[in-house]
Amino acid sequence: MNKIILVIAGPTAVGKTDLCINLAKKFNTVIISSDSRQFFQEINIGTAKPSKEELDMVPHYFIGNKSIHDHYDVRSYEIEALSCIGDLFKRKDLLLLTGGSGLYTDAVVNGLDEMPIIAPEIRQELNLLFAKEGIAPLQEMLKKLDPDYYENVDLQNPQRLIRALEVCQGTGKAFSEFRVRKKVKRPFKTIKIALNRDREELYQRIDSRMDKMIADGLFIEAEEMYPFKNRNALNTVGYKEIFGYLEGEYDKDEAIRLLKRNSRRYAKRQVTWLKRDEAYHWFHPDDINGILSLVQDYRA
RNA sequence: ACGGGCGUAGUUCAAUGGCAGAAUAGCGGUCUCCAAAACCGUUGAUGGGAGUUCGAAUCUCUCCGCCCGUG
Repeated sequence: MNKIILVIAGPTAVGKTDLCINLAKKFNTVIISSDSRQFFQEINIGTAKPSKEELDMVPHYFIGNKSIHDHYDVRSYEIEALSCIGDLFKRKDLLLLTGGSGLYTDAVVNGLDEMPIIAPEIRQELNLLFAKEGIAPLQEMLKKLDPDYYENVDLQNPQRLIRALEVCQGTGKAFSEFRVRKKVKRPFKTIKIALNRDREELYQRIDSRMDKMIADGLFIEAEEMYPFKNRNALNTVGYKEIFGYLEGEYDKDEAIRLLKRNSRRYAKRQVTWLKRDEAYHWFHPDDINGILSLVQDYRA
């Protein structure tokens, strides 16, 4: 029998959690998270993790399985997720994969090109160089080390330049040589569902969910996390805005405004990410019957 | 109702009678190991009408709307 991963993607606050719990019950299966912030056990309120009740209703994987002090990246996640999925397919035919992080979802479903592990010191040095001298030296280095990628990359984006450069420096080869976008084989079929709502309705949900997070103690949680604000896990909508407030850059009302605005912008980027993959079937989160019949058709 | 003040982008505010700008919000996009990250691009306004003037956001009249004071 064919093994199936049912991907449920969509912007933040669209209603993925509720829908997935209902779907998991219908299919008598489990939920694998591909959310790059819900991994971390220390941050709960601002990441909109499923509640304890929800977690008790259906088994979840990759929720709170890491610490903000761990080093973690897409590749590590891809490996762990595939191994977990392999185990689960021994007793299930269909699994749910859901989360807001498009790159993480794609890593599981489509795979990443294999790249060597790079010593973290190289990135540290490049970051330092960027901080001291700006982006120009990075651009020049890349032009020399990987002219191919230099032509294609967004030259204004330090993160992309640094990633390419660390691979070049760490391996002595051009980043492009590894970045071949090879099609990977997965031992499962994938059905891709993207959820969306009217923009106005989505934004209202984002705003009111943010109000609820604040009522639930988001500011307190963020204050507890403040000592670790430099951890990558805390470079996150919901926390960094509060750090600015704690440092006296602006008042609480402004922090709340920024929390909501940045969540809206995040949602926008998520939708943009999903739109470019034509394999997605778009549904309203309330249309569970539409999704069920799509899956049924697919299996038949 | 009378007197005064004010009407410029979704919002806050600019603009000697001489190319209507900014901030912010909004919108669109990029994406293969920091991705809730990082980055790129962009729409939009003088309340309505008439007049003066080569030329009006700016001056005049009128209508509409809002604010303040008096009743």
